[in-house]
Amino acid sequence: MPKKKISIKDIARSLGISITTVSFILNGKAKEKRISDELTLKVEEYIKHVGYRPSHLAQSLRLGKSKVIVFMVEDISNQFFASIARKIEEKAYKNGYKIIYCSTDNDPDKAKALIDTFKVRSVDGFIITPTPDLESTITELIEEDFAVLLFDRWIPSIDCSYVVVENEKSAFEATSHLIQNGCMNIGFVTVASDQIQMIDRLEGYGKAIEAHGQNKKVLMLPFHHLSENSASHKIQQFVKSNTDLDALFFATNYLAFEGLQALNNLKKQIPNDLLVVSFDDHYFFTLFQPNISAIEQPLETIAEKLMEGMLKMLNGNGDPKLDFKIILPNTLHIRESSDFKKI
Amino acid sequence: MPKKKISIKDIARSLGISITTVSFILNGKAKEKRISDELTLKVEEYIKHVGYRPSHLAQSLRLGKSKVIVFMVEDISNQFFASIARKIEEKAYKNGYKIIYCSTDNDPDKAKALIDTFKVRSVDGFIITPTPDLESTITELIEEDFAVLLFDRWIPSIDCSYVVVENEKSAFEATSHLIQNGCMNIGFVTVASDQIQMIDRLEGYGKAIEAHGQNKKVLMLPFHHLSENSASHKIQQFVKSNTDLDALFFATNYLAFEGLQALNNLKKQIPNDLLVVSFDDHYFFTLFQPNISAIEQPLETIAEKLMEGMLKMLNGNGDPKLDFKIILPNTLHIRESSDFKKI
DNA sequence: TGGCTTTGCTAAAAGGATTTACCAAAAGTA
DNA sequence: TACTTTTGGTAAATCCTTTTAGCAAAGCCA
Repeated sequence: MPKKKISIKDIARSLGISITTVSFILNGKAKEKRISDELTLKVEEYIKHVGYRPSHLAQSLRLGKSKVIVFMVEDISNQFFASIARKIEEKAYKNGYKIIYCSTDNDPDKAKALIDTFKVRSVDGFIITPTPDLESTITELIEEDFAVLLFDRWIPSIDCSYVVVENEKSAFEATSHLIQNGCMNIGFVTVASDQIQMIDRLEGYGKAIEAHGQNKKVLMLPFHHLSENSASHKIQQFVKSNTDLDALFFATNYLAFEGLQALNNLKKQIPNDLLVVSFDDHYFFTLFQPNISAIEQPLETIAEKLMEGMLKMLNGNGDPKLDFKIILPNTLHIRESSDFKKI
Repeated sequence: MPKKKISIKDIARSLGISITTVSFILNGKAKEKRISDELTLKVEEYIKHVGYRPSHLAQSLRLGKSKVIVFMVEDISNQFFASIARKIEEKAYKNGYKIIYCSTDNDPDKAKALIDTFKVRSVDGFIITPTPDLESTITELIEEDFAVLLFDRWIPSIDCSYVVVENEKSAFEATSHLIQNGCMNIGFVTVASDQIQMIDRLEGYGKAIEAHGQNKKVLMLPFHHLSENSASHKIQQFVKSNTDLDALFFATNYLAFEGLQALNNLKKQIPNDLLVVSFDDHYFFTLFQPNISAIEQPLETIAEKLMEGMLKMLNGNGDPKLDFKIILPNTLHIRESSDFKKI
């Protein structure tokens, strides 16, 4: 038989006092509202004794705040997002917030539908990796006074807070690094996507190539539902048909994994035949032989900044439209795959 | 300026009818409650026109159901849990449920504290990978009529529904497979933990070893905060001090990663020097050279069964204490690391 | 016409909290 | 003593829905 839940009303009745008094005491307003110390103590003891806990549902309804943050990413099972999820979780809980997650698959319709459902749930804030075509939905969200924070990518056309990394700069650096190590024909493997972070990475690569008077060689894999085999297969084609390639720069780690598979099938040696660098570091890159050079995003800092910004918006200290725009630097880890000295 | 949220009361007033009527229509009870088709239509159109959406908060408060499921795992950034998270998400959303996640780090105190906070939030159900020492907390949860479903591991001492895999059987099979491939000295690398799934895996290994009259060689790494280097280091020690080892069976994939690192440091060749098998398959096992044999847990089915069980409990068709105990078979993928023929 | 059923709709309670406005009694002041 | 202030508290509205119980009018039957 389930223990009947005890409410503030039960407490008031048991103690022969009013609900108001109990509420004041619960919310630490006893002094301010001139409840005697004696009664305060008595109520506090009784509350502890019966193990009363206020209903968050009722509080949320009354206060219009649910203490829930939505974490909407492209795919929660992606290591990058899962890691961020893990890190923001702690900070959220510490501040009394819970996190609901959801994955968009980068599908605008799905994203819109999800945002729509959450509005109804009166969540307080949204941490979002935006899909394409989400400008108006996000603008609405902000207009309706939800706290919104974009990350991983942002939307240039709207004024919304975000936490992102220096995609272009890091791609430029990594490409330059390859050039300095003697590469003359660097291929860039990316996905066809209008996500800003992908565009920036391509841009960084392009600028470095141009700065050294080299030629761009870009493989754009179709974004949607690129089955693993086909990606790997297409990378093989790319390498075979560009016989002068001496390096590959992968725009994401999952592309790199496909690429490593492809190079392995082609019996290409890294770094002897081709140097390799990838955006977005991964545990596996240090396990793989040879170790793969990669650009590491500062996960911990991203998570920190996300929660810092979110909490600032939620506590709404004055600023309703807080301008929280953070661009974080990455770290290029040069490993065996792009540096003969490391072998 | 945020659009003022429109409530059922606003609708009633605008249309000059009662709240009750609107509510009936909203809940599809117009016919049953004898609201005229004419009025029903009028209200439905008005609702669509103003884009009214009922407040879930108020509904939850009234109905005592929040349509929220807690997904409490050891670590949401762990690939296994993240994958399950991704898969149950879809099924949950399809049924109108949202998922709040949290990580316990296998710390009983943290787990208890988390469960405690969620009770207050009046969530409907819990999907839990239990930490040690959680019997009484979970028993309480069930007594208080929450839907509870354990997974990955379960607690023998209490009667609670679960979804797990055949740990012992699969470990037995994998060990037997190594023996059939000529191994005479198989080392088992695991963590010191009283988690039932780890015990079962050890048990399966042990029985297979005994069945063939061989000797057990078990390396138990300390569970808590095993820093990566120390794990890898200890595995190196283990291999060095057991010169006759001809195979290693890792109880989890993260242990295998450490082990691969260790074997690499020792310049051991797989499978020439040592055969390798791991519990819990991983994408990298097929990327790694040589491919690593592994036992794959049926993620999709686990997720399916979890939501099937959860929904059954939540819809509470008669059975409040649904006996939902599922044990799923795994698949052993024999790859290059444990089979010379595959090389 | 009187009594019964059906039709069409509504008032109000409940769910659990917060908060404003107010009220009595005691204490202070002149 | 008469008035003001302080002390210690409470009643009731509010947040938004669902749902029970019930009411008036119309329709039906004899």
